[in-house]
Amino acid sequence: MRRVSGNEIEDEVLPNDLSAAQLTDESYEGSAGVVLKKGPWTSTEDDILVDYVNKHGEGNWNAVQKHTGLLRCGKSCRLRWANHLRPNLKKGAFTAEEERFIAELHAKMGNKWARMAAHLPGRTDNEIKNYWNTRIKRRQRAGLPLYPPEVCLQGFQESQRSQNNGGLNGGNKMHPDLLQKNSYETRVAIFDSLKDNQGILPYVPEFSDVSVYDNMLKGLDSSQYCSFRPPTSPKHKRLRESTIPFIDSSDTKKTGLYPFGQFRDNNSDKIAQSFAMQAPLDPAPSSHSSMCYSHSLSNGNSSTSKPTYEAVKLELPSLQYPELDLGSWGTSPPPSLLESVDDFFQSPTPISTLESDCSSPQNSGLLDALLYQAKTLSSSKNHCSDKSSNSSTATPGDRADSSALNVYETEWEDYVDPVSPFGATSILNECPALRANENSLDEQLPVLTFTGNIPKLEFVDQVWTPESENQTLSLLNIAGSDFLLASDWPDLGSGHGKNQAITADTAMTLLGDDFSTDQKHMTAGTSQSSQMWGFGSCATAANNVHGLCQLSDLG
DNA sequence: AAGAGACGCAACCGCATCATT
DNA sequence: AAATGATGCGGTTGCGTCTCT
Repeated sequence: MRRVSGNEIEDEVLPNDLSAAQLTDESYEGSAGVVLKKGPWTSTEDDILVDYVNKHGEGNWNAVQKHTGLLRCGKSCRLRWANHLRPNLKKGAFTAEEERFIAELHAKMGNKWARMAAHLPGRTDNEIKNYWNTRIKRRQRAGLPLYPPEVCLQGFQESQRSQNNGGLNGGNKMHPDLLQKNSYETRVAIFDSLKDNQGILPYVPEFSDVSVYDNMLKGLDSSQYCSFRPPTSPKHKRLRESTIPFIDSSDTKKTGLYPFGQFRDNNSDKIAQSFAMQAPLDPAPSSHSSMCYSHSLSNGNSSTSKPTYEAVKLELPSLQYPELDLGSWGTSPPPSLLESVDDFFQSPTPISTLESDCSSPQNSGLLDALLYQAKTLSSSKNHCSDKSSNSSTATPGDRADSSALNVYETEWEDYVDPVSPFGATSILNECPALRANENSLDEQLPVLTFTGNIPKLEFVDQVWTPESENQTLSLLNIAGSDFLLASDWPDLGSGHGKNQAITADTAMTLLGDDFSTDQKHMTAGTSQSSQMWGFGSCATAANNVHGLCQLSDLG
């Protein structure tokens, strides 16, 4: 006899034993006349569901009610299992790494929560969605930027390159293959420019991964490029595989860029200064007019500057994070000039590896491979500077793994998401073959591997030069207050040069509670913002100024 | 201390897609 | 090919908790 007392299901009974008198407002009648329960799950229900899944496996959720008498519909069971009961779920607050990664993913994918979750081990789409939505609300209220500046910079770079390539993105009329290839090659070209011209960073591994290139750019103080129109989706019914309006490069050409534009915050209706390259005539306040666009992905190479103390406390090691050899990380200090590279990879703390259910074997160990390559090849600085421009022709020995190229190329293809607020195209929708491959592509994508280490900022001084500073300042042309306002993302100033005058405390104040609360553990006087977002690679920031300058020339 | 508002989260809903018959 | 069911996904809502005044 099943008795429902409040939310508790006392005993195992058949569903029909539940009389109408026992029903609460959260009950309803199922398809077979079975009264199904709604509302919060009880521990007893959880046990029943877990037991069922252990016996029968996942799937066939509608059979759960039949076999167990659980008064829940199949959808509810599936949801409960996926979001709360399945193993390897990572509970607790998002780490800074995860937050940054989510921002990057969202810049690429838009509201593709499930796909984003596939790259965040142990996280659910619902969790990510909730996090993002709440953050959107918060930041909208505050009139603050939605994406980290470096994400915006990447979008800027992308748009610049696209323009230089004859506006291939324009009008969404280009064949997707061309577009994707162009986008990918853009990243390669950008990164080549960095390698060829900076002269500071001695070696950059020939990762074919555009994300790695992006990471190399992360240190850039790119606030000035950011448009901070929060890319909230229109409130109409969801448009699966639909096209969300965005201003692509051609649009930008038409309307011009306003590097220091303004936008009217949707919620507060206040006008906030921003370093926007947003079209001045945005027809739809909710449309994705921002030019912020990133297709980078940390893919395990996330910069690792957030102290792990808090994360460790909040999130105990879970099954999806098998321990790695701690000693393999940072046991011997890398060459200083390589730190900017290593900073993306190394971590003295356990690095989580890919979760079994959302990764493919070929991705396992990629991070290690990349790191190995970075360190190995760093000794031969000039070894392969002439080969990076054509990664597709490299031999297996030239890179960590030739498969990595494929992996990341497909990753990039995957990230040209048709519904991304910054997606380069919507025409993928018109290419069924690509759409059909979407799933397989996803399977090949790397997932975020969480690293965490003590922020390494000491190398800033090692690489910072007056030249690079001047370049930065001339490029940024930052107007103080605007910069501050627009730079709420915590890599603010990247902690170097004159921008460093924007102290962590200042940033904290400007960032508001969401960051201040998160960063309370951080030591004052350090580049909290860099730590927060793992943008500890200030050396890279300095180094890449050269590349950015060249990029500007290209643009 | 109490109330209001904000926040965070779990869960539901509707629709789309896929698989099967 | 059409119908049907199962599953997946994104949007939305409701409610408990927290924070601020």
